[in-house]
Amino acid sequence: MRRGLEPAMLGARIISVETRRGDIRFPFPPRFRERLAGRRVLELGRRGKHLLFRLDSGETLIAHLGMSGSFRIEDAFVGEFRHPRSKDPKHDHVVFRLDNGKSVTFNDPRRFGFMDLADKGMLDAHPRLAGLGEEPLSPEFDAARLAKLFAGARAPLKSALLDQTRIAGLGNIYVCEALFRARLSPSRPAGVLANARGGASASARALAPAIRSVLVEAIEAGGSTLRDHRQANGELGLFQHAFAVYDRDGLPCLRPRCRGTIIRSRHAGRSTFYCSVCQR
DNA sequence: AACACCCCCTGTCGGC
DNA sequence: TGCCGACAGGGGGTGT
Repeated sequence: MRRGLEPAMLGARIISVETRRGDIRFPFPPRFRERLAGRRVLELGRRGKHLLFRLDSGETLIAHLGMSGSFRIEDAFVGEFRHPRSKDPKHDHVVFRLDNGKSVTFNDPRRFGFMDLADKGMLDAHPRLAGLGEEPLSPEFDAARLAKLFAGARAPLKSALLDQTRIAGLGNIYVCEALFRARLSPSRPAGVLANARGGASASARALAPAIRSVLVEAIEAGGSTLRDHRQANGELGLFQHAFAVYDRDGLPCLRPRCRGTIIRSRHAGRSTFYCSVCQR
């Protein structure tokens, strides 16, 4: 989503912001629209699952998509000042109008998403970001880091990898897919990533590149469209075609020569998909 | 401290 | 056709 928004938003000035209700998941921060109007977007970043819009005021807009949130770019001012008709106006909660003639609309049916503003110089200390763990796509992320993060952890790998305070950015789909690629059972205690001396185990050496490859490929594919996810340009995500296990319960394992069947189980209330034959 | 569970909200789908 | 429960990409708060 960050990549998709960049062409429309980077360097653009926000002319105005319309909020169509007082809250999404949380109330908008004080003077939300006023603090955004007139500001130029200097940089689009990301921390875990949070989008970061750095503004020329020094403040940063933080946005989280939750389960069902999305941003949509449109040409707002073609011809006379007319806005394209939304297919889902009921869930269009925030509209940004930009000085380049485009508009960016935040749509979120379930309203698990949220937006907030971080004061100048206070981004890393912001409550929503301060507790986040490592970036799995950072150059430092490797098997040794995995081992250090999870040494001694008894939680199942599945739950531990979803914990944003250790690794930030992995969701239910990509955890399932990464564990499949690493041939690791989601139920194994996360401590298996460390050996007796706290170094990287064979499991960690398999999992680190698996996490990285799943994320890189999913981003490249524009995400995964289960039902209604769209990229910012309106196109569908395509990574669902690459799922090996997610939402494939009852179907044959796709690993060559594996005769297993994909099983669906549950960890901490979330569905888990895995092959009980080749994931150990 | 670490982990599990319920809940927030809306929409969709399958079963009856 | 309609109703009802289960479930969905996340994660905050609380209880054990």
